[in-house]
Amino acid sequence: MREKKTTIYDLAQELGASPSTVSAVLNGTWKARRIKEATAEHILKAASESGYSANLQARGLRKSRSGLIGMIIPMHHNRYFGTLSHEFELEARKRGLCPVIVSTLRNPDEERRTVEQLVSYNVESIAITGATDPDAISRICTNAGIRHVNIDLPGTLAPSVISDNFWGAAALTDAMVNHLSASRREAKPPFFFIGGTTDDYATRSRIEGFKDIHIKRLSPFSPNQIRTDGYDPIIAESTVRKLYDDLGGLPSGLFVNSMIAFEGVVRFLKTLNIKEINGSVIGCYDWDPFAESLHFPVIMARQKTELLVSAAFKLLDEPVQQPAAIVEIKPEILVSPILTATPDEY
Amino acid sequence: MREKKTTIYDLAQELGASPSTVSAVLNGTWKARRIKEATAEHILKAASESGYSANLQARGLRKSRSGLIGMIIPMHHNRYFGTLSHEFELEARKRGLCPVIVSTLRNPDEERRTVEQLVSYNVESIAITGATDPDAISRICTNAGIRHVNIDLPGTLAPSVISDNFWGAAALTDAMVNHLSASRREAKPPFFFIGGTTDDYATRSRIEGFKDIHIKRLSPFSPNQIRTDGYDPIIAESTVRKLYDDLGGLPSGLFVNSMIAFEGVVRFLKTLNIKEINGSVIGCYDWDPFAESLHFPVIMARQKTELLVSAAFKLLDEPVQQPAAIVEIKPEILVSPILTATPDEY
DNA sequence: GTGAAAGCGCTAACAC
DNA sequence: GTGTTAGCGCTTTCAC
Repeated sequence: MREKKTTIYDLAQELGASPSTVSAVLNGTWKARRIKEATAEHILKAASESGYSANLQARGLRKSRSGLIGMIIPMHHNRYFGTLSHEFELEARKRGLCPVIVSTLRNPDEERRTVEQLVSYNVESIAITGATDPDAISRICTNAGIRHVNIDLPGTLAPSVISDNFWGAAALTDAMVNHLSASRREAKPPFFFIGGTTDDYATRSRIEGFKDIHIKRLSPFSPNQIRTDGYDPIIAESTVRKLYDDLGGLPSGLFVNSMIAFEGVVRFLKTLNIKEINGSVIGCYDWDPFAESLHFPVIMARQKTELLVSAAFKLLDEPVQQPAAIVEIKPEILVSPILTATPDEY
Repeated sequence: MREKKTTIYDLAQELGASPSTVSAVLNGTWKARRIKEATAEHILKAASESGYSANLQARGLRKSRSGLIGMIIPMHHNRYFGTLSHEFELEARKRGLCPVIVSTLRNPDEERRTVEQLVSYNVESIAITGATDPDAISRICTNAGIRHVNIDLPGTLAPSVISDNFWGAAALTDAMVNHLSASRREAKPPFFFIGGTTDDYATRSRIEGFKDIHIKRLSPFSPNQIRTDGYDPIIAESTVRKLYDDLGGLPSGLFVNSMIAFEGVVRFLKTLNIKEINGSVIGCYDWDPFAESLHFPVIMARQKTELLVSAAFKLLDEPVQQPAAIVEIKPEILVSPILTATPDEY
């Protein structure tokens, strides 16, 4: 281990050049300074031999930029946010920025502390996903003059890109109705909506989309068809069991709001006969590769994370921020393989 | 948006104090400087009113520390690495460090560039998981005098904490044998190992563990029982199909190496009758909550990520780095719920 | 108890 | 074509 890292001064001294020359060569602005090719090569060589690496804190301090870009997510150990992180990272690297992705576990205090920390590091901008209070974060960022954008959960103080939950829920419900056999479709049986919470903006929009198609294609709708008891799999399991007991069987259509709740639903469905499950159509507003591997068909709405993220970057690039701007991205509707074998149903 | 962020100089001027006093108050070293309580309160108040936030780049430059800690992972969109990131973040925050978790997609160039970038930001230390060439990364870090540790994949130039793959595979195989009915166990039928690649250190150790128990409890072992065609689900699917065709049925035991390969295996198993699947015992060296929801039982080995990460931090804290140090963490063996219903088998 | 001043490593304006 | 120099915002010794 070397005692101290080499600086441009060390290099300058060693080569009898000036620090500014070394600096220009090492940060690539040297053609602009019309530095001799030979000098440049000379310096570059010495730098790589000494294992020189620029001190980005010093550079950042001087230029009042950091080369960092921040992202706040609720958690890392979740496929959806993992995919968002992935896309975010790709976009960030494309712009030569180093992504700093921090999770805050849906804790408002943690969110505030984290944003303040990112601000202190002078990040160039911040993407906020699934925060408990996006506007509180916006206030901190705005106060520090930092551009930021909400992803997935809209705020009123910064541009937002969100999933088109109404459209997605409607499309999912529509696909579910299509999958009913012609005779059952005639019977217009009620579908049920399970999981999530109406505190949640996304859930409310999804209920609206579900309702819309339900009324158009099935029956006029009663509030008891909505069972929003939260996202916990255990709760979802008991909710669907209770529903089954109440109805004396599965409903013809089950719209499950989120993969987490779906895990619980699957635990219950496993206890049933496959014939019985196949009498119903199961939809899930979320996507997981494993859900495609179940022994019964599932229709899923998958968020197009690549589009969410690229739209977010586009909003950040906007010359002047439009706090009210909202971009909606439609999810895609996927049908697990076993279903595509019966295309006449669609 | 404010034009420029307030600095300790602004505050000092505004309050008629000196920058050093303001600095001491704001970074908490003021009791040591015996600054008057009143002065401190005064400054603190002004700071919060002006929305002051320390410039951590400047502080870092001055103290030659950054408050950042780096982690290199292959990817974010994967449950295992997501969980690792999560644990890493918790540990980092506990120490007051800001985690910078960057994925390099198993690309050696990207890995090198990323580490160099982290070095340039003066991160306090680095955790490396699943790198293609841990020792190359070690060389960069050592040259820059930065502490670092390998997680999951050992290197020879830095301390490593790895999963005890031999033990885990042996324990998993053992649990699989236990699950055979007594009569089949007597028959000592051959088990098969699917997925992964022998280029991979982890896979090689797992094969050894599998072999060890196989020989002890079943039959002397032939190399054709190992089918390491990589991690791709599509390939795994065709490998298991071919195996099924060759054997005229499923083997009595199927050891699947990784959740990714398991996805493909499940796609094939879905095409079989449940009776047929239940004639075999399925194991997977990896864990996913959804795999517990399948309609047939699976025995899984789950990495104890919390232990991997805490062991890694312990190694970083060591007064002097022991390049050869290797800490092995045993995974835990989990049995999907349906299996726990037949405890007499264990 | 508090202030003055040097300097962390870099960039950029201005010399020459 | 290259060197000199003044900071970026902070911490820290040393003075008083």
